[in-house]
Amino acid sequence: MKQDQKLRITKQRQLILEELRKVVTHPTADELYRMVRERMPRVSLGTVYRNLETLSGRGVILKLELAGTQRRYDATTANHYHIRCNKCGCVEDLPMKAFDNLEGEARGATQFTITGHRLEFEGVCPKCGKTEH
Amino acid sequence: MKQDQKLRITKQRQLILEELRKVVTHPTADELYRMVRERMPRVSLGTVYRNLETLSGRGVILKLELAGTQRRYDATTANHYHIRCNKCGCVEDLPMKAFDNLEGEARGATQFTITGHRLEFEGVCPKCGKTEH
DNA sequence: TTCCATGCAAACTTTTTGCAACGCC
DNA sequence: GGCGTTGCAAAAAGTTTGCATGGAA
Repeated sequence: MKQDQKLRITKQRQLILEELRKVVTHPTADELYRMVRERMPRVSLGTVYRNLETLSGRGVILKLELAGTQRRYDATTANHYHIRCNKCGCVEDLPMKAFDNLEGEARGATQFTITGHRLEFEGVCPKCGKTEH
Repeated sequence: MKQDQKLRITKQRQLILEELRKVVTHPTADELYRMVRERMPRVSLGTVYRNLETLSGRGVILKLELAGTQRRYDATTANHYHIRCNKCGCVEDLPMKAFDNLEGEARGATQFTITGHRLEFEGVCPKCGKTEH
């Protein structure tokens, strides 16, 4: 793979990483593209996608595969859980420690070799809860 | 919405449901389309999508929002967990009971109103494990 | 100077939708 | 017969990719 290729520090790559680290909202590629474009108007969406792919491949950032179609990205790579608002679709970190025991319990129920788990909560965020009729 | 409209039992709808219930593999819309097409060659992919949407909206089937891009469907609507092979992408049910305590623990860590959780395991299926070099 | 990265646009994949014809109730 | 449903095709939405040029190291 290109896993062992050396990464070049381009202006685009720096900005993408910088903008992602600025926010806690786990933006989509398109949201990030718009953020970066404010500082570098000629950046292309393809570049954003390519960098997000490269950076998550190296473990610099996290590619979130959550419910809902669009992929989101996270500058925090430590294992943690997320909660998604099913009104507005926003995603937040959940400041709680991971359950390591879940996989052990699953191991007895399958022939798969288990390598990880993904836990995602859903609910209504405070903002949407207020607006509720 | 159309939640309270009455459903008609069309030949297409019957076949889609029948084929989905035949398998335990949680097929994608396209896979299901191919299955149904063997018995009704002129069925359209749009019809499959529309029916899967309608049926999952009524709770007759389950729309799975798992990691990886493509959506999958499940004839079993009871709350249960899944495991996905990250080699071949196949998805299986996990015969274990749901953890009801997870949401309680998350409640203390967020301002969201929590309405549910989605837990998904990942690993390598027996078939892919064997083929491993 | 090398070769990874970029911009641009086209291609792709998955899902949705508009519309006239169809057929279940 | 009314109106939900279908087939067909086009459109959307999200992501990937080919290619010539550009720019880190």
